Amino acid sequence: MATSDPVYLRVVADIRRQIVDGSLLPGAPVPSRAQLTRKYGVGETAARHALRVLAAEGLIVGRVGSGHYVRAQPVLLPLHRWRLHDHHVPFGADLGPEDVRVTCDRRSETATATPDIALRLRLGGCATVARTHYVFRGDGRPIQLATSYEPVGLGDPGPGAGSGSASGPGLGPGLGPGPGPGPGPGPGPGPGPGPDEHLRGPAARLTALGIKVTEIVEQVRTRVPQPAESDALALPAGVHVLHVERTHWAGDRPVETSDIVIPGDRFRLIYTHAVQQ
Amino acid sequence: MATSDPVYLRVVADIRRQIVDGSLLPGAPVPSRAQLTRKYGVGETAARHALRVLAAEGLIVGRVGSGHYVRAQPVLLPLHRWRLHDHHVPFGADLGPEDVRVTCDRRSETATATPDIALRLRLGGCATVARTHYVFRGDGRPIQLATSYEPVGLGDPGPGAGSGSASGPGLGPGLGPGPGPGPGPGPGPGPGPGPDEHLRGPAARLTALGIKVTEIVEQVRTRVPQPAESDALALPAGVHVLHVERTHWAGDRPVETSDIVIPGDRFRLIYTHAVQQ
DNA sequence: AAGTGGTCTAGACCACTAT
DNA sequence: TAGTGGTCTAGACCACTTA
Repeated sequence: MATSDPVYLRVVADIRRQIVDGSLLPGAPVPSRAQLTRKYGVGETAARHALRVLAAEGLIVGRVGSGHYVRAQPVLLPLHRWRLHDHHVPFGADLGPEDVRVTCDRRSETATATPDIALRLRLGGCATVARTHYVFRGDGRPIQLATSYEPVGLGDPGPGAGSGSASGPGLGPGLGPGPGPGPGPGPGPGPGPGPDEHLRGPAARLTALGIKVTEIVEQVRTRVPQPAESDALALPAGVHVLHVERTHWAGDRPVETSDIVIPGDRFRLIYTHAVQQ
Repeated sequence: MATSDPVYLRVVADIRRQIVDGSLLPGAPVPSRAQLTRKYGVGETAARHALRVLAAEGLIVGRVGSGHYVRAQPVLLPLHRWRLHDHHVPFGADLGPEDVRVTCDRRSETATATPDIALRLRLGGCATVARTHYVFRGDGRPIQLATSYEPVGLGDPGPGAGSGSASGPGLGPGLGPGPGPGPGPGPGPGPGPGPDEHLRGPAARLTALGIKVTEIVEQVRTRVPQPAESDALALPAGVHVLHVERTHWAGDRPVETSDIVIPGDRFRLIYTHAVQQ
């Protein structure tokens, strides 16, 4: 007991228990503010606060005018960051062959590297970089944001603006909601995916420029979305994002780095590692 | 304008702007409830709510009796999930050579596989598995929780309980709060790591049992901590966890799977991928 | 002693949903 | 039309920090 147990926590704990032990099934209605005040003998504030906390935890959702309901645990679609082979990756039937159509808008420009980006690309203080913003959409819904940085002089980052099915930096090699909802479908467009599937996105382009990408490093963190991100991805309140900071290396030289932002309530990242013995 | 802009959002937006554009530096005090009501001409509830939202976003922290302060962005320590070589991984000086001492408590038992675990291990309905709970601590503070599952019959999961410096399932190959709390530097605590650093944790033990681990798959998601996790990891309110679901494969057979829970406000995961051309 | 955050009460308005 | 969630007001108590 921290301070003899706030009242609203009693309510929260009780409802949470009912949800996790199955007394309240997904979709079931949760007592309203008025009902909570009566049932637990608390004030409106405590009842309100309890519902707010449960909603922030993602256990319930409020529909204004209707009530709060136990939230069906959303299926987290797999986002394969890089894949070696297809076998295993044992999700159940959560993935239908729903042919998700992934499209990508992008916008390129040159800019002065921020200290952060300069460090990641091992550039000097005021270096200029090519910056490209990507917005990926699946079935129209925004799926992922990405901002890619390259030192200038490596190659042409592409047209100033483009739209359509394209393999950007973000979805990465094995993208798509499925190991292959149509893997076939895979990422998009691009040339049909071959066995060398790793060479997608920037790696493919860099290779075409004569740059040999030898290693890809991804750093994954969770954080609160910035307002712009929350807006662009149409995130419900309380949802975190997965932020992937990815760098392509050619030997010991970073040749591209990007920040990839993914809704945490809809996706999980999958990394596969072959153990050489 | 969704519904003509709630009042508290005006306050939130204004303070957030000051924080992100540097008008309010980390550590600076944020106006109190009373000050907000005067400054913005809003009621106590709106002021209170605004502070609560900003705190939930991780932008400010409240110290009871003192006030709210702009939160210093915490340094996210790198957690190398598997590493190929050491070069690059360009964080700046964020990692001092602070010799973090990682310890691990564990508790083993046998249990009936849940449907989820049975699916992940490709077992039949009522199979029994060896379940081991791990709690990792660095400098005494809890760092990571892990629960490992193995089909029975693969080998002895170890003594019923143990404590001390040990390589569990969780910290994984490239363990530790740091690549070595000294990044460049190397590997980490534990016994001198060899070039075959991937073989740590369960992989090493499974290998010793004659099982050849060929692949490791990790699924990363972000979610709200369960109360038990929040307690065990001493998480502040509002922080998410990174949940890693890891499976070791021997050929096309899963031989171990674990759920690894990591505080999202203190760590970032690092994955490295060698591109073979 | 004054100020603060965390909690709490009692009540209210609005837009929306359900019936 | 009644009920609901989201928002909001005006106060209040307590434990705590600060001075």
